[in-house]
Amino acid sequence: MDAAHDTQTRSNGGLPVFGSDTCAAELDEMMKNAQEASNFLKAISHEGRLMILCHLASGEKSVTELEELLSARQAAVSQQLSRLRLEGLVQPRRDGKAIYYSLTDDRSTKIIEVVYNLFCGKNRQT
Amino acid sequence: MDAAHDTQTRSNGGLPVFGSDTCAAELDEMMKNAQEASNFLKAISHEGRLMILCHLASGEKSVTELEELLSARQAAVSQQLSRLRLEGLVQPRRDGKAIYYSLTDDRSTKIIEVVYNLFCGKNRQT
DNA sequence: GGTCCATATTCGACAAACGTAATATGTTTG
DNA sequence: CAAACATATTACGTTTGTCGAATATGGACC
Repeated sequence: MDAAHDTQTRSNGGLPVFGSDTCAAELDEMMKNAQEASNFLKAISHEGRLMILCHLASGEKSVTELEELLSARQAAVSQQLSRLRLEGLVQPRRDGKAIYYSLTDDRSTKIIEVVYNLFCGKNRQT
Repeated sequence: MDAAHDTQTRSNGGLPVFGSDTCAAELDEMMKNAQEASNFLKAISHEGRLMILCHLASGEKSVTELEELLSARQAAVSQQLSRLRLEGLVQPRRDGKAIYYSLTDDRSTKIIEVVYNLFCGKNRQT
């Protein structure tokens, strides 16, 4: 591993370090990553979708159940699920007439976990 | 602590558990949290702002430096910084003509860390 | 096959986010 | 104080996101 081009950090809590040696190619790579990441974040930065993910974190739910939990209309919930499906964050499973959704992506689980700790935990971190 | 109404989890990686006992008041609380969280996520789910935060993670930067790092126009960068400032995620410090920005919030640091690991780490988690 | 129920999709209206250009504020220097 | 520089703000046109209403699909039951 080339230390001179190691944007990974050491002893910094996992955060990146961009020193003066950060070159154009690295910035380019970074932009690609940022785009991917921001798409992902956009997908989850919506009150309804966030609540859906949070509810799914405790197990699969049918669309109707989600409608009730969110006090939202059928179309809206279905649309948000559609979006989450396209992003690959949730997964449908048919059982009779109902369709049950569950989390697919480790990413969503991880982020939800962090967001939950930051905004919903009883031992809220400063 | 009332176990019957404990939405906090045990042995689940810190994720919430909403059982059948989840009542209206809890859902209400959850909605408030979701709104706060989604505001925060919206603030960081923008390619430019994400890159700004990521760059600031390695130390304070002037606006001009950020313009160059992002290959973006002055006004755009300033606007995004303004947004981040309003959300309380970054902090300005004047030094002569230049203004240097740095991260203020633990939240942004924490999330950036996670996002970085998910999307930019060499040892990208699946 | 027809009807009911659960879910998905499409479409149109409306609001919010974004970028650019122009302008304003504030600081240094001569 | 004037000029130059760094940053902030405003105004405006364009795009994108979101919701509601209406419609479509698809399984279950008679």
